[in-house]
Amino acid sequence: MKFRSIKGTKDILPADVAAWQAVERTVRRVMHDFHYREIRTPVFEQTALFSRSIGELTDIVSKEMYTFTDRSSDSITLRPEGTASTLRAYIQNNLGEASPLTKVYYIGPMFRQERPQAGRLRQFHQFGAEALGGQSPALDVEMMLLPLEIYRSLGVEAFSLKINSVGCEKCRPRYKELLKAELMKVYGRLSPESQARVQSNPLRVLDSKEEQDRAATRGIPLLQDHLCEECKKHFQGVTQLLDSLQLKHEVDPRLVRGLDYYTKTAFEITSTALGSQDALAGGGRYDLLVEELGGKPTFGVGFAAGIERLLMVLEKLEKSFVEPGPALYIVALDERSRKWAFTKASEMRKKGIQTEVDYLERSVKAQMRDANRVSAQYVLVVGEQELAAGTGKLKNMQSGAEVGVDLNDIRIG
RNA sequence: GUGGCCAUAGUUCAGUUGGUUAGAACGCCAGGUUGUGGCCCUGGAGGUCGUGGGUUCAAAUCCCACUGGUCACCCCA
Repeated sequence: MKFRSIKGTKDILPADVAAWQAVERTVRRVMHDFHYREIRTPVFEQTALFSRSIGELTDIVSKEMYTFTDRSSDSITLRPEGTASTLRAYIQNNLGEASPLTKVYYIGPMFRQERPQAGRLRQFHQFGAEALGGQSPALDVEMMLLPLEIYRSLGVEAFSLKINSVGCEKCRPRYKELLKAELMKVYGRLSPESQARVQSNPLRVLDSKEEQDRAATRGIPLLQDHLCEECKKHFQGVTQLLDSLQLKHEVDPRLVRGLDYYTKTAFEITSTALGSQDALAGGGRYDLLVEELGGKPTFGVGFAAGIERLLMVLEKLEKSFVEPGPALYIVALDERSRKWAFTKASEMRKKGIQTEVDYLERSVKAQMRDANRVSAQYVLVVGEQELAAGTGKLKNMQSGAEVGVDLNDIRIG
């Protein structure tokens, strides 16, 4: 009998953890600098929360959710993204009443039942942020700044930022009708997938990657030219801020994104260092979503970014993260010294000094080899002589130099 | 959901037209130094050749099925 991890899930092994922790540390630091506070929500929710917010017709809801029935026959879903849960928590706990603007971030696992491939797992990890209660374009821009600053801190510069406006409840429905009519004119030239979307989600047809669709929809009127005054002004506010920050960005009038709840700003950050799955982060504004989920009308913007994909970029850029070895490794020669080493190690650890000893009753040579393998900074060898004298020699493993130490007062560095 | 490729030691891989005890490197263990690591030298452990079936005197090698992995499509983080 042999157990394997579930398809599309991966173990994050000790050797990988340094990189993960570096990413997590950076996320927390940057979020903190921008004054976002962490929120931790359950990894599963009522299925309806996701289908309502993300949209019944999206790929995520229609074919990618991990949904099951629990023992009380409620339909439960493992969260496929972080925004829905965050907004549910915001509404449920009346966070909007406590302050007019709520800025939160999250970091954790998400689940989508798709066929795994490079950069796509069934359990993957995202960090993201949401700002609830504000309609300033500054918040939209902040959502782009957050991931970009995190990437910059980690030494990643190779990405591109695409932005668009998908309109609001005033201008989008009008444009949608226009678009449907236009798409019907070229219906026969569209791919089958796009044909199916003409009525249900016409905007997505424009965002199709099929060459056939690109060709068929060339010259079709774009939403950019049909935005209402408010949306146009908002979008200008966003681009002006991006310009004044000297942030390189590209306006992509066809960009839609896979979630239905966006209004006005939508954006995507892709990496030029990745292969087929090159989206590093995405986000946008969702001014109707809180109300849709049963809260008071509340403006909102957010983004989400994939950790595995960021790690892939870091690996491609050959950024390495190593955790330093123990500060002290105590090598013991005999039974009595081993006991002494164990209690001394425990004492050193209490002082906050990372200390390792041998547990396998190995020879001195083997213990030294082990100390070297784990990159111990200092080694203390103790035997009868040292215990009798109360002094020993502390060896610097890098230089090989040894200095005398009082066994009752071991100081490192 | 559809398609391509792959599956041999802990890891990365080699393995001839099917032929007898399946190899290398790295890693691991031990010795060379009866109390000192790395480099070097010597030795050792470690493999149901993914699983099941078939062809054959003979299968890691050929055929079929299954399982798993991987990459791509769609879409997305």
